[in-house]
Amino acid sequence: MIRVVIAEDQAMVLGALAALLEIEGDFDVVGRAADGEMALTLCMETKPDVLLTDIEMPKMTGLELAAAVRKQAPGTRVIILTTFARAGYLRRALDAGANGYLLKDSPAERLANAVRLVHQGGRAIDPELAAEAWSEPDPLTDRERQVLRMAGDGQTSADIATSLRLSEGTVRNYLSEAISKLGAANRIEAARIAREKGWL
Amino acid sequence: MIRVVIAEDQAMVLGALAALLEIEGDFDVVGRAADGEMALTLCMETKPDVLLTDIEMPKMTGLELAAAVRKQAPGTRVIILTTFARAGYLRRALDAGANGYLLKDSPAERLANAVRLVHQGGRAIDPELAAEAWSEPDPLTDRERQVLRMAGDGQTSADIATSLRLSEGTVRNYLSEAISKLGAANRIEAARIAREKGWL
DNA sequence: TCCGGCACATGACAGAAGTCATGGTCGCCG
DNA sequence: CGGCGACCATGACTTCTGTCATGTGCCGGA
Repeated sequence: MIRVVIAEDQAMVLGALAALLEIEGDFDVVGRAADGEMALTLCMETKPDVLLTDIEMPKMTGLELAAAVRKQAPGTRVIILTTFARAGYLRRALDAGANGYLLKDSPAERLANAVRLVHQGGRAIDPELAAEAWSEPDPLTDRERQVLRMAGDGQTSADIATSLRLSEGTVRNYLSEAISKLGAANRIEAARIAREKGWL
Repeated sequence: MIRVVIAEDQAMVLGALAALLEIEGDFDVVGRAADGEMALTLCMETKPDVLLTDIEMPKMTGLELAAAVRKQAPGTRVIILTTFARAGYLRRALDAGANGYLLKDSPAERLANAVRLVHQGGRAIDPELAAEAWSEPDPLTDRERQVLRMAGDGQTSADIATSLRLSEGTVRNYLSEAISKLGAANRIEAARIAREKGWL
C-alpha cells in the first residue's frame, strides 16, 4: 500500500481525489489537509510516502509546502497537482524539490500512475507542460509587470504614478510598451493576455 | 441506481467526482462531458436522472446548459457544482431551472446526498449560499451588462458601438452608468466588480 | 575604453474615455 | 387620458490614455 496525504483547499475536490485513489486499491489516504500548514503538520506526523498538493492554498502555497516537506520530512516525495499550466510554476516547483507536476486538465487515470511512479523514485511531469515550459518567456520588465498589474485592477495612471513615485507620463509609457509587447490594443487587453500567460 | 451525467472541464476533477459517486454504490455515471455542448448531447442521448455540471466551461456555460436541458431533456434534473459563491450565479441558476446549487468548497459527503435529494424531487441549495442569495440584486440593465462585458475584454467604445450598431456616445453613456451604479472609478474596475458579484 | 543595447524615466500631443444635459419610447397605474 | 418611471439613445465637453521623441545610467562585449 502506498500511503498518501492530499492537500487541496476545495473540500469537494479533496474528497473526490481521495475517492479516486482509494478506488484503485493500492493507495491508503492517511491524511487530508485544507491548507498548506495543516498539510505540513500531517506530513511530519504520518510520514506518508507521497504528498499530493495543490499550489494555490491558504496560509502556505504548494510550492512553499514542497520546500518545507523536503527539509522536515525528507522521506516524503511531493507531487504538485494544479490548474495552471504556467511555465514559471513548473520551474519553481522543481526548484522546491517536487518530484511530480500534474495538471487538473489531464485525464484522471494519469493520477494513480503518477503517484506510483513517483513512489518508486521516478519523476512525473505532465507532458502538456514539459513542452510549454520551453516556450515563449515573459517579455515584460519588472516595472512593466508591476504597472500592468495595478492597471489591470482598475487603477488610473495617476494612482499608479503616486503609489510608485513616478511621473504619470512614465507610467503611461510602461503601459504603452507592455501593450505593444503583448500585441494588445489597450491596457485592459494587455492585462488579460498577461494574466492568461501567467506573467502577472 | 441513479443515472448521472457529469460536466466539468478539468478532466482530473471530472474523473475524481465520478469516482466519488461510484464508490457510494447507488450511482451509475453514464456520461462524462468536458464542455457544455457535449453535456447537452449526452443528456439527450442517455436521458440521465441527474446532470451534475460546473458553471465555467468552454462552448456553453453551465447556466446555459441548465436552461437547454430543461427544454430539451425535461426528465433530467440539474445540479450546479461550482467554485463561486456568487449570489448572481445562484439566482440565474434557479431561473434557468436548476434544482441544486453546490459549492466545491463544501464537504464531499454532501454531494451524494444532494444528488439523491434532487433525484427524489427535492432541492439542494448550499447553505453557505442560501443566505447570500437575498442580498443586493443585479443593478445593471441588459444593455449595460452587454456593453460592460465587451469593455471588460478590452474592446474600445468604438468597437462596441460598431458591434451593437450604436453611437459611440451611447456606449460611453452605458459604461458611465454602470461605473456609477457599481461605485467604480472606471470601466476596468466596474468590470472586475461585476464579475466578482456574478453579474456578467 | 568606447560603443551598443537595455531598462528606466519624462513631457508633448492626438485620440479615447467618462460625465452631463437632453430627448425619445414604452408600459403601468391612477 | 396624462403623468410617471425605467430604459434606450445621442452629442458636447472635460479628463484620462496611448504614442512618440528624447534623455539618462548601467552593463557586457569588441
